[in-house]
Amino acid sequence: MARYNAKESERHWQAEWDRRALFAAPDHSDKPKCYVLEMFPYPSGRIHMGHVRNYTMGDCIARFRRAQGFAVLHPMGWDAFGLPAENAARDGGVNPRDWTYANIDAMRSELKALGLAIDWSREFATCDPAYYAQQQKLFLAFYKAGLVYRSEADVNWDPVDMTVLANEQVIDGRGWRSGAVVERRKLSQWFFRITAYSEELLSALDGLERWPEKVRLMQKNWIGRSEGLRFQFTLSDGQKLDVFTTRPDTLFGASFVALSPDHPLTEQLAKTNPKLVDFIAECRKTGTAEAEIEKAEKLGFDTGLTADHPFDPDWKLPVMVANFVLMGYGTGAIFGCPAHDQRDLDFARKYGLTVTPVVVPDDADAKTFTVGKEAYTGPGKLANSRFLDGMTVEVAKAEVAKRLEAAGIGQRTVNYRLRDWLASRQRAWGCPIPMIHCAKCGVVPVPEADLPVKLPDDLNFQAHGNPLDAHPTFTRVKCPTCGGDAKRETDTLDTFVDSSWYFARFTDPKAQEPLNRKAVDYWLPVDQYIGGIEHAILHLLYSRFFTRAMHETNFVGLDEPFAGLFTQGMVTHETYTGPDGYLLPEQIEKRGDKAFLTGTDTEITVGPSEKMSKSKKNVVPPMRMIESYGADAIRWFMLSDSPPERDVDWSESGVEGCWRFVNRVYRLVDEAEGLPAPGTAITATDDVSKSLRQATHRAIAAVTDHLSGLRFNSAVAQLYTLANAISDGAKAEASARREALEALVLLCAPMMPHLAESCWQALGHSKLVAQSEWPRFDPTLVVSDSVTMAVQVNGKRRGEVTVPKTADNASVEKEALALEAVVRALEGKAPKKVIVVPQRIVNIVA
RNA sequence: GCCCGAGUGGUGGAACUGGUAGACGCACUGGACUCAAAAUCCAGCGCCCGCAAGGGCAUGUCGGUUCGAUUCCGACCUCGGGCACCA
Repeated sequence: MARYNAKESERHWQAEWDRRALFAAPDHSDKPKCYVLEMFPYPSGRIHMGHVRNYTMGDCIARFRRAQGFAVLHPMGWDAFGLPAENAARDGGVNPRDWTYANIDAMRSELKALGLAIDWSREFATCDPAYYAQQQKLFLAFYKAGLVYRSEADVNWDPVDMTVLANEQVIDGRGWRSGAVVERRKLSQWFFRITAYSEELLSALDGLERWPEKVRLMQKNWIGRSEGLRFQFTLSDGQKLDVFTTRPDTLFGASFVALSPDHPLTEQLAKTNPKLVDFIAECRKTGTAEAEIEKAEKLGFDTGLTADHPFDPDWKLPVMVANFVLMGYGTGAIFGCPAHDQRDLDFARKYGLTVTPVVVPDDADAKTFTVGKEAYTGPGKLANSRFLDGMTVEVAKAEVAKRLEAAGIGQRTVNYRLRDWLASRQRAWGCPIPMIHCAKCGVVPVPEADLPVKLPDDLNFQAHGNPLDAHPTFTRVKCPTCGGDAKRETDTLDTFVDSSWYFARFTDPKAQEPLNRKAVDYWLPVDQYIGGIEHAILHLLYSRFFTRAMHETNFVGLDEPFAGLFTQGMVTHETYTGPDGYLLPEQIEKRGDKAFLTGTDTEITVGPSEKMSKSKKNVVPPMRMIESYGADAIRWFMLSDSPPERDVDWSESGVEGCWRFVNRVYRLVDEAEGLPAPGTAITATDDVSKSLRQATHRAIAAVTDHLSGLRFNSAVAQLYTLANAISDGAKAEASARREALEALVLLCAPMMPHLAESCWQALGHSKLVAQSEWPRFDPTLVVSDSVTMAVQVNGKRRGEVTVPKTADNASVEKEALALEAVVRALEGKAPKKVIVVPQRIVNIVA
């Protein structure tokens, strides 16, 4: 019995594909194009199962579309800037560039072992000067177009390390290395004007039909369009204060006015109030993360000022400074209506402010309705609100807006939650921002002739702060305008910038300009983009913005970069805990239901499956699995069972099952006897042959449909069914068996390409599967002429009838009523009603 | 705190636009082959009652709409993702 030699076969076919350059994408082609892209990886040094899942899915689609006759672009690159390299440089004394490229080399060879149909000639890393040079040109083009500006923004500041921290480097309010309490500090930084596109980014979501609904919804909420009212309070010191509200209807429920700690008025008041200075400092101890600010205890400070109610100058509201009012949203000042906003309520309860319900649900009594610990945010009628009483929320909103507009102190406005993109980072391992600061001329762009601004190789990562600042020569530069001494910008760009246009660069990665318009016009948009759901908002929104900005600056001719998006689930594994904490799966062995430390009697606790992570040690190195079972079995596992958008649980027994199937397919082909030559006409006269042909064509139809819809797991199930049919059809005519085997091999090929090549060769073909067309099905063989319908009595299944597809309802009803089980269930009574849904079901109502 | 998902046998899951719940795989059990094992092949496999025929219960929980609900609606529970400097 022949056993499939995965290792040898995989090496052989990978070399064959390479030799023929089969996966090199053409620059232009008469064929329809299909751009398949998986989110490019961060070069951490080793691939993990999440990568395997992601790239297997993309590869499956790329191979499938190729077979269907598309010109396919399926490239790979590296998201190579970022914190880990900088950390490695600081901890291990290595050069971040050397560290990164060594990781890339290691990961590339691991990816290649998966047998991916990738055009490696287009590979690049975002840390290649050739890439970031073009990015600097884009940045300057955006700057000229007014899409880049400089402004102040808060950062997490570590006062001991004298450095800016990422949110993930702030743990419980302290710096991860120094342990110092982190402060919020203002720095002058670079922004992209993404808010210029708020409305467009929102409305265009409707057109993204091949995006998951949930991602569109997440982006919609992120952009956060709200219609509201901006109006003025007059303060007791005579100043005017602008506030924004989405609930003008609740104006008579107001019990305070609150300012952000960062509001200009707060700063002005602090000049004469040392206690307010302390309060602002207290607020600044919370990090910059929104979750942190929202979860922090509500804090307030009474300024002593009051504000006149806009409809009643005698009604004075206290003016507070509150830590939950964000300067970046609306006007940085609000009026608080505790009864109908949870944050305002928490705040009011803490500071003993009045809580007056002004919206009463329709099923409650206005006289007795009160608000306790939970604000009422639902619909209802206005109460305690003078001229608004009895109105609905919507009518009251309009009424208040109308009156305040008429009084000249209010204006209806549209507000967005979306903030401009803070894109500068105080880090050394990133794309330098091509700007120069001159004492005389201000901020001056680096002239195009002087690009790229390259990162120096000799950075000292032991110093405090940004190593670029400490570099002896990097910052020294002459002002391009006046020629005097000036200082080079040391901020680098957010790595999200690198990943906001890489998909476009792949269309011509060696172009001397950021983008080759001809190549971009041919290949974009990406037809199928695949990646993790964790990128649902930021990366995808930034890329959508960038594409619009590149359109405005004439680098591309479209607005939406990704026509189809798919977000895959995570890879999980059970966790093992021994006496000394977490253990690696390879350290344990299972005996019966229990798990033990390998080679010992120490029992191990088996925990639930969780996302594979280094900290929980529940990781399985893909390369070890590929060594044991071959890439095809691993690829097959990744696509079977779990639907791709859901998490998949890695299990050894599951992979073993896949490995058995690999061998089963090989054996079916290897042991098939008496097959006619390839291309022989198919005959099928007996029933066994006919039903095998039917199974074959149904499988072709189903697998084609499932792969088109990215339902890999369903495609896999159909292939198991076809393999079973081939086993059952061992006595079928040889030509029908050849047809079935060829279909099986071709349909398996996108998922198990190496096995498919070996089988295809064994079936006597000289062309490769990778050069073969996708099989077609005969529609007449897919349908059958009779149908089995379930028969229910009062919704409970009592039997079934098999009738010709063309049977009319009356004859189906007659046959159903004649069933013994139906007669018994009816107990002699006449049916009240009989529902016959043709070709589906019969329901008899007794 | 806010936003977004997901819950179906021992297990991963399938079920087209509301129409036979559990396809297909894994695990398990029994059998064949073998000196033995591996591999392979055959059979069984939601739960409860029953010798059986058959009946009842079942898609996180509780309600609702419907001739009929895993699918639609409402409330709740549990788990997961995102929250702007991780990528």
